[in-house]
Amino acid sequence: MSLKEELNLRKPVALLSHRALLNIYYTASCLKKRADEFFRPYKLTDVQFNLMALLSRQVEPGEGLSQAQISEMMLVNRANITSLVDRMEKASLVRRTTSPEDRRSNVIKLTARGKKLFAQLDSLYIKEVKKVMAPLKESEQESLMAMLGKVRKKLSR
Amino acid sequence: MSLKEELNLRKPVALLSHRALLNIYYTASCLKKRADEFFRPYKLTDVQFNLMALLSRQVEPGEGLSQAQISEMMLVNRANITSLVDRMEKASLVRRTTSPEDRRSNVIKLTARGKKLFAQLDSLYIKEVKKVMAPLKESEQESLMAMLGKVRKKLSR
DNA sequence: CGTATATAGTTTGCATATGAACATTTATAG
DNA sequence: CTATAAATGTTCATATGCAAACTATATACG
Repeated sequence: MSLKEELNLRKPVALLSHRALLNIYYTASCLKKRADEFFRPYKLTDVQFNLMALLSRQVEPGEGLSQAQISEMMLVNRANITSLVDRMEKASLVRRTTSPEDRRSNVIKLTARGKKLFAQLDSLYIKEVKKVMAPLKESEQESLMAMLGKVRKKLSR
Repeated sequence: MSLKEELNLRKPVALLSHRALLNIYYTASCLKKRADEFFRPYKLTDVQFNLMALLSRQVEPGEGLSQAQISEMMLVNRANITSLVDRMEKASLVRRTTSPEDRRSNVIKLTARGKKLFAQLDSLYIKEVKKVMAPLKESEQESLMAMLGKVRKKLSR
């Protein structure tokens, strides 16, 4: 099914590269909707889960990430991280720790509750990811990533 | 370049399908950033331009789209369209018109200023889209769309 | 016909995103 | 060492996004 039918457009999008761009954009939007739906029963958002995943997978036990590192790894503005961590701190999922080396920096770590919730959800999430991407063979997924990588490379210049 | 380097991750994302999903997600995010940057000098957002494009391309001259139709074509909640149209009405880009057949419905149309601005920007935008997608051959863009379509189809069930 | 249901748009409360301006702290140049 | 520059996190104003509750209107059904 093409975007034209999915979005109930009356006329097709004329330019091939425009259709391709919109495909990327709307597919990501669908993925985000599904992810938010998936996490809603746990009072989490996809963004909050992603932060928990970074704090769990990208760090040695007992360590943490600075807000600047988080903003880089999530590809969002530093200003977002302040309020994201605020909300997650309020929900007892993470906590701010002071850095011994740099007094400007906060070190964010998962709380016990955050670790426990992530451990519960991770395997369910991975199962869901596999299901969603199942229509593509491994070789297709590789080729998809290669193509998207080329586009991002172009965007970064 | 892989996401691992682009996001400065310390450890790779283990699962192939997870990497593929994140690739879609982050590529869309980069595309959105670029689009917003592109439209900023004109005091527009990408979302506002997309609405102008729909009102220009999806409609016969003099016609318009209802807010429900717009929300379908933009794949967003109805509630968004209220505030989006509010802002664009304030900027004299669109106006709300009453529908003769259905008194619940607003018919949204471009203003003269909206038409003029869109006409000025459209060719620049198309040029930019072509540039961004240029790293992919036409056949690659077709194959990309086919793969993303398969994922969306899976998501819609 | 009249009631039940569905649809269109709005409002509210919240989560996320940006850029700009700011204070604090660290790094670098001279 | 000191002056300048850069980095870190916060705050503000603004633009999206969502779900849920609401009003007004249309449609369907018995």
